[in-house]
Amino acid sequence: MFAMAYPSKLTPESILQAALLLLETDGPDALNMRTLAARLGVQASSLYRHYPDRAALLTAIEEHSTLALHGAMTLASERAAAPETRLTAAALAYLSYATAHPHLYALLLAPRPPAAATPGPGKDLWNLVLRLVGEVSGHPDDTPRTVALWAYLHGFALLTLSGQLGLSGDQGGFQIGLEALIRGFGTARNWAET
Amino acid sequence: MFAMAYPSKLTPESILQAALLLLETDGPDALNMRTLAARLGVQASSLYRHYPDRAALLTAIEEHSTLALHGAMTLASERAAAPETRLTAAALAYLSYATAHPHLYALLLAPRPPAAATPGPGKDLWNLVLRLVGEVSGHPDDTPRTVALWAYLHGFALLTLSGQLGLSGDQGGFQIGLEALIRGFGTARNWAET
DNA sequence: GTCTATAGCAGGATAGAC
DNA sequence: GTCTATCCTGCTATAGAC
Repeated sequence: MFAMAYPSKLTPESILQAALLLLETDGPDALNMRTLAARLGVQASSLYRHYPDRAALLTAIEEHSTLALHGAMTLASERAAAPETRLTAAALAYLSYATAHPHLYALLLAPRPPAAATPGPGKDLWNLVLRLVGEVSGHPDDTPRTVALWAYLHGFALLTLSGQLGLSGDQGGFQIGLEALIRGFGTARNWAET
Repeated sequence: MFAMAYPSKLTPESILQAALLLLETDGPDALNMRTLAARLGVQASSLYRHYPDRAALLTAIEEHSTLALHGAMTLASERAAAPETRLTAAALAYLSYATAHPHLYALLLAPRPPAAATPGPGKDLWNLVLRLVGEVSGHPDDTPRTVALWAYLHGFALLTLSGQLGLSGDQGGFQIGLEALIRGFGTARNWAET
């Protein structure tokens, strides 16, 4: 017990934190077991005592960022009263998270061949948007409009992150499109023409 | 000259065709020099006589699919008269191409760190959408609304391709969102309220 | 122009000492 | 629980024979 040869340095949490930092600063290619171990001052093989394999670590990362994104959107939406304003605030929080944590966001919505039968990253997140959209459109379970809004947010986030919008930015396009969508959603409530 | 030991089997075009087929059927991971060579009945090293490296091959693939997508959208938009209908048709062609050639589309709009200062995949494609949007909104160079529409199309394409929409599909959400956007764009022309 | 053979690199994962 | 050492796999690319 006195002066152990190899004292504990790691916990699942410390590894997760280091992985998050590594991913955000150096990108997805840098997120491998060797580099991660080096950042922790440890050998790569040591990580396998705490996570069975790399996939398990990725799962933990995804859970972390799903929770963070959900929290940011909830907080933002609670600061407003009118349905349109609440939805707009949540949408802004979504885009804000994506631009603040591009690699986390990319990992979160990466193509998933299996599983992911639930629409979107995490049922809680989906349900939050579903509720906010429903308050605007007047339909309680408005899947189609939720899908439309999600597509818009996701597309905008990815165009921004991948630098496809060029140096000049979006030129206010995000606001214009968001307003057009939300106004269109509200129309359904008042006139029921769709 | 008679009975050469190693007769020609390859051309840049035949390699490109095989690469397109390989990518579309087996996905991006299968698109490596070994597998591609095997499909052509050839050794991997032989490919380097026709393409200097893998990146050159990828560039050729991107050019091919940019052209194909542009052609499909042009054709679709020409079949209609009213600006709204033309834009809608082009948007449908865009989504149609993305779902028909998911891996090609993903490659086309993959995150590009350098270059790609031009907004979108190829200036011609961008200009086409820019023109169609302008006809609807009444603004000749309507970058913001073009960006908004592009984001919507891109997001929807990616959500669909990555299977995030689940088995039930989009529930008509694509049409609803597209109409809301285009109607919102047209509002700018008639009332000039934005 | 294609072949065989091989160099070189990077990453995931395991065995067994300490 | 961490260490060293090693295996294995998969990939890009090149050298030189034919």
